[in-house]
Amino acid sequence: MSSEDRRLAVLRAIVEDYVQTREPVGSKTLVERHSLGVSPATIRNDMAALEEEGYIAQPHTSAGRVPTDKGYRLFVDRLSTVKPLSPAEKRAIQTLLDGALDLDDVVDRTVRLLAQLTRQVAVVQYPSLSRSTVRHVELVPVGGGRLLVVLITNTGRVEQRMVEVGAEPSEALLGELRARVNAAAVGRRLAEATRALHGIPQAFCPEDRALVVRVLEAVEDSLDIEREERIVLAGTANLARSNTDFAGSIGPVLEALEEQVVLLKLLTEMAEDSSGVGVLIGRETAHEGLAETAVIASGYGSQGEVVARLGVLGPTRMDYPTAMAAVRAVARYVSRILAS
Amino acid sequence: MSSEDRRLAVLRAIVEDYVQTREPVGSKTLVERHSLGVSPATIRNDMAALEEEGYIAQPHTSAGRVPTDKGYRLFVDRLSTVKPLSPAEKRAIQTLLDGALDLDDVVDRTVRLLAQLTRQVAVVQYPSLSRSTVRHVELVPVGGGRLLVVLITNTGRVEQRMVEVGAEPSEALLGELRARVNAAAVGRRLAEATRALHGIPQAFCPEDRALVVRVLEAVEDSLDIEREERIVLAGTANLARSNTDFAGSIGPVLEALEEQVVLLKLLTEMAEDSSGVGVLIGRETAHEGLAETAVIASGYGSQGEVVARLGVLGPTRMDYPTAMAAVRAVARYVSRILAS
DNA sequence: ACTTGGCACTCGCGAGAGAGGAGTGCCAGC
DNA sequence: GCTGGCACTCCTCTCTCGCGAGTGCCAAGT
Repeated sequence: MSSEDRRLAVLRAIVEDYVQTREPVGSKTLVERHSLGVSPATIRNDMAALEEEGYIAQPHTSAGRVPTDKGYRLFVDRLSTVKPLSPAEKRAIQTLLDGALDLDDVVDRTVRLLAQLTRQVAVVQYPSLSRSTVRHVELVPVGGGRLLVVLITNTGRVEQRMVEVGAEPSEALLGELRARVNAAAVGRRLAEATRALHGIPQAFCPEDRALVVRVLEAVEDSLDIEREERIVLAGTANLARSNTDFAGSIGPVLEALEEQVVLLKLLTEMAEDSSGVGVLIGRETAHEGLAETAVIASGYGSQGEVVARLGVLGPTRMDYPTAMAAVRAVARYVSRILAS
Repeated sequence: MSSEDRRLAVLRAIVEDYVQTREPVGSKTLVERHSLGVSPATIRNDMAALEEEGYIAQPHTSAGRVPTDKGYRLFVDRLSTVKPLSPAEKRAIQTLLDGALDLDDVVDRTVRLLAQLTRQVAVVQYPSLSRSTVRHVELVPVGGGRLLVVLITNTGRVEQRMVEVGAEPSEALLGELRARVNAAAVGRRLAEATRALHGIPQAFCPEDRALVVRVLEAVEDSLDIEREERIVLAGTANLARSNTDFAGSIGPVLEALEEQVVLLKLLTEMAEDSSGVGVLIGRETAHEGLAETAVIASGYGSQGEVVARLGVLGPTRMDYPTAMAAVRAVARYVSRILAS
């Protein structure tokens, strides 16, 4: 083993020990717990080098070393070995998710499952509207001069909008409008569908046009991608358990979690490695409240296309191999269910 | 002022001081901050009596007194004076809620508003299906032998179910089924509607009956009250702020919040006083994780009928008058919006 | 050139002691 | 029934001090 290799082995050992014990790890305990075949003094030299390079740090002089964000990053990228799920966990995933009824149910069960498997905060993004295509648009008069516009996507999401149309439209008018909207939109991606709707008002006689325009506005509104990105959380109580993992309190983390925009941005912009799992560590999240947290996420979707992401969030000091394995497995399973 | 009256005044002063300072309050500071017109020694006698009756307690000998659950209860029931909202707060409620687009939006804005006003955890229950009536049922074929069943209630809630029907039903069949279902269900409460649907299959010829039954099952499924009770939370980060308010950690509280069943039960079973606001204090919640929290809730709904509840949850040491005022005001405002 | 044992040094942490002070209960007097 | 006085309790804060884990450096060994 070259000295370079050993240095990495030391880093790996430090990360693993620190994650397990939650205490800064020193050279002596390191050689005791891992059979590195060298003396503590040698390890100290390696540690000094690792610290020089910014992979580890000491909380204070004469304390053990703690991995830095950069250290975790190297660990995740090059040092961690995949920890396969236990058969029991695989079974849990299968039995839990197979019983799901509809999309809401799938998402709900998934997020709980992830929280339970990883003992961290779980995050599941609803299938993004931007990647979805229109399956059907329905117009339902509900009386009182109101019309309900229902949009159904191929991913099973259903959006609805109430629209005031003043007068009761005739069934014939409604039927034609329904037919035209569906002809224009079905099978298209949402952004394209919006464009495809533009020509429709001209096909109607002028006195109906105002109503048609109002309805189309509602349809376009539900096609608007940005507004309705949704994410679901579970396992926030796990944050309190790892209370000591955060320098301050968990308050800022909870705040960040409530701002779904922040989470969405993280999930959306995350780069994934070859196995489809992405990791953001500490300050990589570029969010103050999440400076001490890490996010692990993976895309999911039918037919190999990523329609949304799911993952977990926890202290930077988390068990990356296990969490990454769980996220990947769950993402694959959810994808399979959505495909059916 | 009779001695009995003064004792209550002392209790009120203790609660108010303790809520404000977060520290056990002693006889001396009490006479200094409130003009009770008697000496500390007299107050001490009253305190001893109050402690005897279980309204206050000392954390340890030679410390000040702290209200017990029973003390808070008496305070809420008989001693608290309503604190009207500030004009700024009233304006905030109005401007925020008036901009809401649909039911989801109303609920979302409401829960955020409540969390912000009270600086506690806010809880809003979606209009309960059990009190709602059916406004419309729509059947939408979406291809692939699937049918989407959409149920719209008078409270604006929309439930949807996908149902596999195998063959594509003809438009005529669908039209008749739609008409019959709506004729039977519209205007009825959900439980009644379920019963009203029972006779429908007999009206169809035998070869269609299987399909009709499947669709009706889906309709009844979305009419099933228990399954889809939903609540929404906001402001959980406020729990971390009042970290010191909880003996242990906030973990158990977060856990309880995630178990929506628990919250639903609390909201549903809560008794309300004459002004429509209900309070559960500490162990009254009958839930271990919430032993140190209080819940303040109020019903809301259109036309004076309670269709759901909303409220806040925080440490038992909370500002009850202000929180109760906020909950009541928001509940009224939401009711007004739903009525329109 | 790398490794190793030795050694002096640093510094956080926990235990223990002691002063301070807030608050109490009780009692005698008004 | 209220009040001032007084002795007592006991929490809290602070300070000190010793321990020990851990380090960095160095000189010697391989």
